[in-house]
Amino acid sequence: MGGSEARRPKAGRPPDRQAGRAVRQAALQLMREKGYAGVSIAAIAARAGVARQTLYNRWPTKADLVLDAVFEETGRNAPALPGGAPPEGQAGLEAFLLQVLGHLQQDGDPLRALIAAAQHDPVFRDALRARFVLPRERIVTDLLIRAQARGEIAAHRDPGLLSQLVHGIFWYRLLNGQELDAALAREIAAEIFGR
Amino acid sequence: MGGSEARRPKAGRPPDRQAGRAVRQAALQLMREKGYAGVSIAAIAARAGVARQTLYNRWPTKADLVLDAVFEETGRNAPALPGGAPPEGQAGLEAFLLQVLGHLQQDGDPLRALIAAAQHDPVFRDALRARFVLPRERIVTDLLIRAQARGEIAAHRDPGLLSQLVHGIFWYRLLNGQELDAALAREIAAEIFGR
Amino acid sequence: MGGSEARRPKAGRPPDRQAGRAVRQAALQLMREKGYAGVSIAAIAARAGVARQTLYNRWPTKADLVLDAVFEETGRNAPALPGGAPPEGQAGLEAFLLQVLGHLQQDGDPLRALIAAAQHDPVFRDALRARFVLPRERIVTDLLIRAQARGEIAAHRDPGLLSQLVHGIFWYRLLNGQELDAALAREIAAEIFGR
Amino acid sequence: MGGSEARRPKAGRPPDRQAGRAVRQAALQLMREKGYAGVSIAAIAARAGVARQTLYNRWPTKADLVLDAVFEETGRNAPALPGGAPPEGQAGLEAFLLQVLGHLQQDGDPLRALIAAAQHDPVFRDALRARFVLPRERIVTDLLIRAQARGEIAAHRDPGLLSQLVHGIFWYRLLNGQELDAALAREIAAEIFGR
DNA sequence: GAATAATCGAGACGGTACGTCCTGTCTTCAA
DNA sequence: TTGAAGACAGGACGTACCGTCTCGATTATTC
Repeated sequence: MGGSEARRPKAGRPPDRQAGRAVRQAALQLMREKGYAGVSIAAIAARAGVARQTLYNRWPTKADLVLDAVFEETGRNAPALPGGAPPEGQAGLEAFLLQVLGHLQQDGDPLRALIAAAQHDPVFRDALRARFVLPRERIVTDLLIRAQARGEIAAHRDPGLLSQLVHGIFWYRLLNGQELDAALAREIAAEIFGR
Repeated sequence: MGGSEARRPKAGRPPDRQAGRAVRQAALQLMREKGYAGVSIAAIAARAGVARQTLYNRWPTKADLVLDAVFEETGRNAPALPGGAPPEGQAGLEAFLLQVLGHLQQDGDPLRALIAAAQHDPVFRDALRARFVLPRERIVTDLLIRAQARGEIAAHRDPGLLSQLVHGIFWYRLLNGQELDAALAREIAAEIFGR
Repeated sequence: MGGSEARRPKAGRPPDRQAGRAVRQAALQLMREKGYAGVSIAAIAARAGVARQTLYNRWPTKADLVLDAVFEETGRNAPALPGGAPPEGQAGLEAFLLQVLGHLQQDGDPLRALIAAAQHDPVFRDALRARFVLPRERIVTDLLIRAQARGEIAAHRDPGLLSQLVHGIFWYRLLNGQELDAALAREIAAEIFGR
Repeated sequence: MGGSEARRPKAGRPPDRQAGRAVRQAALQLMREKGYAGVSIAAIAARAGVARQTLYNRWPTKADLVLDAVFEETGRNAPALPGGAPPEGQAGLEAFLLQVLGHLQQDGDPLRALIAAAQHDPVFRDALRARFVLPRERIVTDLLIRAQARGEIAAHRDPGLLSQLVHGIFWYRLLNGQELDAALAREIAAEIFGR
């Protein structure tokens, strides 16, 4: 299977490049206006001036579409650490947390809305987890694994668990309306690296 | 003014006390079986053996109804540890986490719905925090303070931060649809104490 | 059976005499404003300042209530022609039709409801016919018989048939929602006499 | 303007031809079983094995649907006079009335029910008028106009008024439970053509 | 005067139906 | 082959009534 037809320049009408962007823009706008639950696929299609079926052709569910819109159009999928040699160890963790902090300063409320929406919609929850949560969790896990390799963290501790502890307290405070500041980032990093 | 309304404490047929309970019970049951999104108002009414309109008479939205059901019917807002001398230290933390686990096994979905609802309503968020979140956070904090007094936890560590780390990972995994099991409880307790 | 208890002035609170009138008035008003279908029992009760149950206590159906309202409150079952020497012949017919017209202007909707109700209930249909339809039919028949005696109408024509033709076109237009105006009355009278 | 709209004779999936028939059949059956008021849109959809929304897609109201069912499925929209040269003048009117008579022999009761229902529902009344009443009224009007052209009816008489007089007396007697027989038809025709 | 009994205002309740909205699928024509 | 347009099955939603029932308050007769 697979390679037999090789090229096949593809017969028929090619997908409309502009339609994709229009749909994402419309989805984003409507999200900001009415929130996740208040937006319907029909409304997005209408706003984008596109047939409803076109959305079904490209995205399996509303969740995927909205996530795509949020993360493609806002253009900030995985916050890249600034150039140069990225810091490692405790300083690296602290730097990462400060960066997340900055992101939440701007998009904390939308993120809370997304998490809330995910609780009413298992499909959306899984999509959010795969495209947003896990990548960030992995960044911290990997950082801790490298630190463990350098002996900065005891061998018996589980980097995956530590990463979830770190992200967990961020979610906990975010969803409880508590402040997330630089001092907190410093304290967390210190606690994890356990001095 | 002030006394102008609030008159006429009894006019007309009083609300059926039993109907209210039946509805809340049905809501809880269905939540446990199918989750928040999988439950319709019609299904709750049918299960409770009650007219659909009765639900609209009493609760403005499905969210309010579920909320009410969880808070009134579970009646287990602050889970009391079993009698005798409650365990302390690492074993005490593990016991508490196991108890929370048991609760979430049944009412995880309703709780997720509550957290989601709180994100749309600051007043409710504060109420949820005061009636549900803080009491549980305090239990762990106090336990850690006593452990610290016995020297089981280093003096420089912050019991409040540790408590939020513990609850945070529970929320994080709950909201992400990950499992919460006894092994996790043990690992968390070990991580907090085990150094 | 029947006469054994005889008088028995009836214990308990007597029915509120004023309530009955208020309800009938309200029913008539609302009928005139919104038509039969546009009126609900709840609306009548509200307009009359009366509990909904009171209506159910007294009238078995909305139709009965409206019927009662129309017959008791309009108090114009057999419209008496004004004093003096009532006009005869073509002018007399025209005068009668104009009078009926005035009545229908206000109570056309209730009357239509009565006719409709009669189609489902032969007993009521006969009653309506005896108390409402036949008296009016007779007025025109008698008028035409007198005109015939004076030679204003050919001897071979049937006054009964003519009367039904006259009333028939009124019903026809009423039940079809067409206007009934003075011009029509004049044309009908002219058609019947004018030959 | 003029040709600006009306384009695009075929866009999108065409309406399911069979669904339409099934719905009309179901509506007709249910009407005969329970009468107009006893039939719900949901019941019709269920009987037809069709989604409820499909009914709303095609007919704005229950009235339109029922009328459509009655007049499309019974297949007797405008009773065609038998072949050959249809009779004209007085004989033609009498023939038409006899034909209507035959129809009422079969469907008199349903027609009374329809007229009754129309009185509770202005939308239905207008629909009934446009699709049932007016075509029949027109037949007689046209017949009289032709008779007038031949000098069988005086020039000053109004064919439209005469037509309504004829139909009116039929309605009047039908709704009053009086007999409609051949003798009546003959008398009416004679009266109109005024010998 | 106290007991009894019917009515009334008020409102909750079990039901039925309505019309709207949305989702996901399917079917046609046009590009 | 894709897109625009639109029909369809299937459900949930919130509203509006209807007719019944259940309170407390009122107002008469009867003891």
